[in-house]
Amino acid sequence: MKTSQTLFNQTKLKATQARLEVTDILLKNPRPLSHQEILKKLPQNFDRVTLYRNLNWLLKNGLIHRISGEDRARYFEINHQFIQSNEKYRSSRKIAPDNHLHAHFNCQNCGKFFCLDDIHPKFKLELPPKFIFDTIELTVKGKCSRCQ
Amino acid sequence: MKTSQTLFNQTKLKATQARLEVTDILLKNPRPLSHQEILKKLPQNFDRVTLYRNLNWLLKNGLIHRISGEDRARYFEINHQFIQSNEKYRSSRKIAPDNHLHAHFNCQNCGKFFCLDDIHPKFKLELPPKFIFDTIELTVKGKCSRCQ
DNA sequence: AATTTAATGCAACATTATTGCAATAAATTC
DNA sequence: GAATTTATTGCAATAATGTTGCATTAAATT
Ligand SMILES: [Mn+2]
Ligand SMILES: [Mn+2]
Ligand SMILES: [Zn+2]
Ligand SMILES: [Zn+2]
Repeated sequence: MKTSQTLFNQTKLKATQARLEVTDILLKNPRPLSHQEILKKLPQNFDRVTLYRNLNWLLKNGLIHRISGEDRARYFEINHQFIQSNEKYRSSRKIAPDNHLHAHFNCQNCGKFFCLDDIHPKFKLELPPKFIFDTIELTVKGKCSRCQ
Repeated sequence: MKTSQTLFNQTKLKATQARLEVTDILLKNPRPLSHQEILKKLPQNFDRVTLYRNLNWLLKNGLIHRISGEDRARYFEINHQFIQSNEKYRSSRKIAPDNHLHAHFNCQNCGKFFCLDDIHPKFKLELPPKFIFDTIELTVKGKCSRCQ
């Protein structure tokens, strides 16, 4: 398991204690986590606004993804392009965007997200004129195994 | 254009003034609308909590869909199965669920949703053991034509 | 007509997230 | 290395969206 320090070293992005702590948590977790879930895993005194700001910074710099849950909370997941970053990325300041085209499952009861890594839908993407594409989000909704 | 009264008459669901007004707005609009957008289109004195409650009632009874936007608001769209309801549905109390498998575009700037009626992705849906499927949401994100 | 059930209106509350600003910490310049 | 500039943090206040409690009104049932 790579540490977040190792990964930051492969980029020109500046690491701070808070960024490393937050990124480490996302690296260790196989599913997207909410702000609340992340905060619980951080040291007791970690400020919640600092966490919001760090998540926004990580998002802006492409190290993580953000998805919106049915429960109005946002869930954060490591950008797997970042984990696999190599020479190609070390030379640039920004992390390359993860096309992120695997699906997620969102439990309508507990709100948790789960990665459905094997689901990669295929379709022709034609947008209306002058619409600009950024990303795709495919979410399957229902109840997770613990919530029936 | 069918009126909401006509559509309610085709079911056993009880119509009230508020339900008819809200449903009429959603029928007239080709894209999902937020609570705020709907409220603006209703008479000045329409209570915002009553709107929340009516949207929840319409959702529970399957007349509308709800999708979560990047902006943390929820957007509501008529269930097209309801519009096309016929004998098959008149006999049941509940509206048949819309599989709702067309995609939506969500503008990252203004938050608006647009229907991408022609996008119907195909993929094999295999969930982890004991997970219960309900619906699918496919959202393309980016900027709409007005927001560049 | 009396009773029960459902819907409404308003205030209070809940949750998630952002903003303002002073205090610290880190980086840069001299 | 001291001084200056820039970036980050911590805490309080504020914003946006949505739900709950409860008394009132309306509608349906007996
Ligand atoms: Mn994932
Ligand atoms: Mn639609
Ligand atoms: Zn669950
Ligand atoms: Zn837009």
